Amino acid sequence: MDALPVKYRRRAAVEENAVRALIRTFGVVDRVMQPYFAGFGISGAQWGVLAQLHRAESEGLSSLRMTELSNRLLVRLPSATGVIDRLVRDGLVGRVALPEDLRVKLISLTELGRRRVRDVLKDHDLQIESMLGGLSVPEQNELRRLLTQMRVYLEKQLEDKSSAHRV
Amino acid sequence: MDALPVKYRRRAAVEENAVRALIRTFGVVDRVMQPYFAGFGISGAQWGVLAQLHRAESEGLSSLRMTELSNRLLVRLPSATGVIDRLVRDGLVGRVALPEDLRVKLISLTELGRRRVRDVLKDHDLQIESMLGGLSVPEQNELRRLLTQMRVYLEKQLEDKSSAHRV
DNA sequence: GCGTATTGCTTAGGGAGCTAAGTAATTGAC
DNA sequence: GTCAATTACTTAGCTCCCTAAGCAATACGC
Repeated sequence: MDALPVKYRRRAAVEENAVRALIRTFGVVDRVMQPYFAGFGISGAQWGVLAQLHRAESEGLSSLRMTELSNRLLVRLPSATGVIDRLVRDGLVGRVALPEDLRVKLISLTELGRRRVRDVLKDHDLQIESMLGGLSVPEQNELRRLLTQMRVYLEKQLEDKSSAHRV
Repeated sequence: MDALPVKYRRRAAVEENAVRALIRTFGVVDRVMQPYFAGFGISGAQWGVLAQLHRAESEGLSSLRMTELSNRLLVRLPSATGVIDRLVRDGLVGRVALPEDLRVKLISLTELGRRRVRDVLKDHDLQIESMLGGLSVPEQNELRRLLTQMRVYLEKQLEDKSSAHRV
């Protein structure tokens, strides 16, 4: 096969940038995590909710309201509603109205949900470590640092853009 | 508020690992890319198809079959079918059966689709650069290297697991 | 107190990912 | 040549994400 014309070789090189690498690596991480959580009978999004409720309990909060949950999950309210619907259906969380303000719904772990969290946490650190096995510990730290730096920068960009709308 | 008990402080620190950082950063990247593509009247997934068809044309191929497309997009066939359905509906790509084998569907850019690709590419490098503005060029290279190294390792893991099933 | 505004959440509808099952078309065994 | 197996793709049905619109419940102005 002949070599590609220079302009295409250049484009192909340009396209393998850090953004593309990030998207592709996330895709693979997702393909590893999904079967892992499926082994516990939950999805990744459902684990997100259970983990946040568990963390809340650690902080002395027995429940979270929908808005708080969707903020912590970095997801819009309707998306949270859907995930919670399925968790309630499966008996892993409960949803009750706050008596003082019936608009507010409080989400909490059921005993079944609490057991499920324990089961996942038992293997969790090991799973994370095994996913990072391709990198040395200093490399893991460097990766985390660079990703966080990139995220903070992008979040600031998003914020500036949304405040520009309000002008 | 009192400081958290030591065991919870420790857990919180553990949870901010490279995997979590990757997932969170991807989420923000997605939130930036989506409105960007929306400005051109397409979704990120649709751009993926258009870009692959454009690249194919650069390589002298005027069309790609569904299996080839889904492989290049790292997506299953039914997902590709859905995206193509909407691109055909919007007139950006064409779908015709290969005469020698009517099971095979050939997907190609329409003239409208080709124009759309040109419009996006015109701004594309700039958009990528602006997303990476929080990192120096050496940092971008290091991030790309670490992500790729992690991805290759995970892909090997996935491969091993799926071949274990076949034993 | 009464009507309007705001708040908190859900519903409706659409895109994208998945698996499993279905449907043609082609290949291959005989 | 015929019939079964394989291949290429689509359909069905699920989760999860989004935005926009709807619906109660509460808060606020007067």
